[in-house]
Amino acid sequence: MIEPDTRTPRQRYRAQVREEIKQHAWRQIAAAGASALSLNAIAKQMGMSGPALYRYFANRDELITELVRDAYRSLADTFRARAEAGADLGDLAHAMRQWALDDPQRYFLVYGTPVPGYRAPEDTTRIASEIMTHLLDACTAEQPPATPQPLDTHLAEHRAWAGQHPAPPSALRRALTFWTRLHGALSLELAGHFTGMGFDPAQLYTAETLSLAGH
Amino acid sequence: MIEPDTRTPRQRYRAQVREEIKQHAWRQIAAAGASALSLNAIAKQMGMSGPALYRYFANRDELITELVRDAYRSLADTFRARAEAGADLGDLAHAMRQWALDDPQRYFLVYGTPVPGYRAPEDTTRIASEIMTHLLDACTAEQPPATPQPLDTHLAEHRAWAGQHPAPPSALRRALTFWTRLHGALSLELAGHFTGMGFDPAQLYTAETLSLAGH
DNA sequence: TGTACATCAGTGAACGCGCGTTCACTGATGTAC
DNA sequence: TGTACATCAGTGAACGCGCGTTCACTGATGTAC
Repeated sequence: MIEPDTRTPRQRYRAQVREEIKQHAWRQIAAAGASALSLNAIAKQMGMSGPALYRYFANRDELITELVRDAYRSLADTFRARAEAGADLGDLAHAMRQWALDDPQRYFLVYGTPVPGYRAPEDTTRIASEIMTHLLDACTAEQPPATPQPLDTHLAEHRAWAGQHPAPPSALRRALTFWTRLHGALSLELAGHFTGMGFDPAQLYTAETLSLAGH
Repeated sequence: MIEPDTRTPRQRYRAQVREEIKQHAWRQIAAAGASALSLNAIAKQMGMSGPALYRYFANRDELITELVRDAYRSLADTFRARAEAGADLGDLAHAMRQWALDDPQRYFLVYGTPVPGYRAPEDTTRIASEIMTHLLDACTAEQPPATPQPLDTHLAEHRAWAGQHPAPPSALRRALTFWTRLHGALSLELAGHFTGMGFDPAQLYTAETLSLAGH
């Protein structure tokens, strides 16, 4: 079912140019990192004058915030699509690595070095918890015969981050641990710390994916 | 035994000012991130003119490279000191977290988002492998009754990164996995992704420290 | 111990540059009668 | 269908700023005889 586009031509055009600006922004971030992102440079690449961009974004910060939001959203959407297709924990892990490898700078914009003083807007934390929910769902669905861990009891008492999710303590632990282990392998790989070491990062990643299978 | 300082007063003074410049650089990085580091700003803070710093560093890049080297060195030295004091794997893990928490920006300078195009100088990889050696030592010293893992055989065939270290395959795996798991927990914690979640990062970290005990 | 010279730390002016952002404007597009 | 008006995208000039880096220089410190 396709919804009718009730937007006026002008609104459509606006949205289109906004999108084009963001695309150029991503290209620039990929080339020189997020801190080098420049409105003037984007305008030049688009064949426009610098001030023209202020019709579309109030300032540089708003553009970056929008990119961060989009990055979060794309991972959440990826997870949701896989979850709806019946994915298990291993599938989600694989999807996350693919998402990260597809665009490392997008990954780093969300999970990389934070800019001191920058505060993420409220709604990104909402998206972040949506991402976590998919992990919790998967961990709740497939519960291996687990030996209780010390961390379980701590998480059972500090489960604010899981909201109303019905995951039992061991699933809380598995989701969280999963999360951090994958990021450990991924971020070191993407940052280039494995280059020259000689082994295959994919094998390490897969091993980590399976590491919680029996626990 | 204290070695006699054979340096001339001028050399001593040079070294001293260099050190002072680096200190201000760290302070600036802590305040606004590495990408905001400015020679002129450092000079101003030191009450000097901008060009004066070019007596001590050829350019901005050389200063940053020096900071990266120092950061690597400080972690390697920490590990070495602990290892000489008979530390086990858990002690090293604890030392690493402490090292990271002591100065998050120093951690990020080494393990955070890489600047596209920046190539780390040769000798930092040498220091990095020294760090890995301490982990390998610890993993070789304490080998729990381990069930062989699929990753073991891959690493046994791709162990360039371990050099001539006599660690058996399971120790290679444990050292590497240890490394990535700690970074996963640490980098997410330092980047602030745990804030507001409600649990204690230290407990998660400790759990990860122990996660390889029986494997 | 004193003088002549070399070394070298630090200054101030200057370079070109690109940044984010504002402002008053032109000209095209859409809306109302 | 045609005219009058409002909306709004985009321009070009201008703002102040701080950056990395060079250069010719002054003045203090060290060295050689």
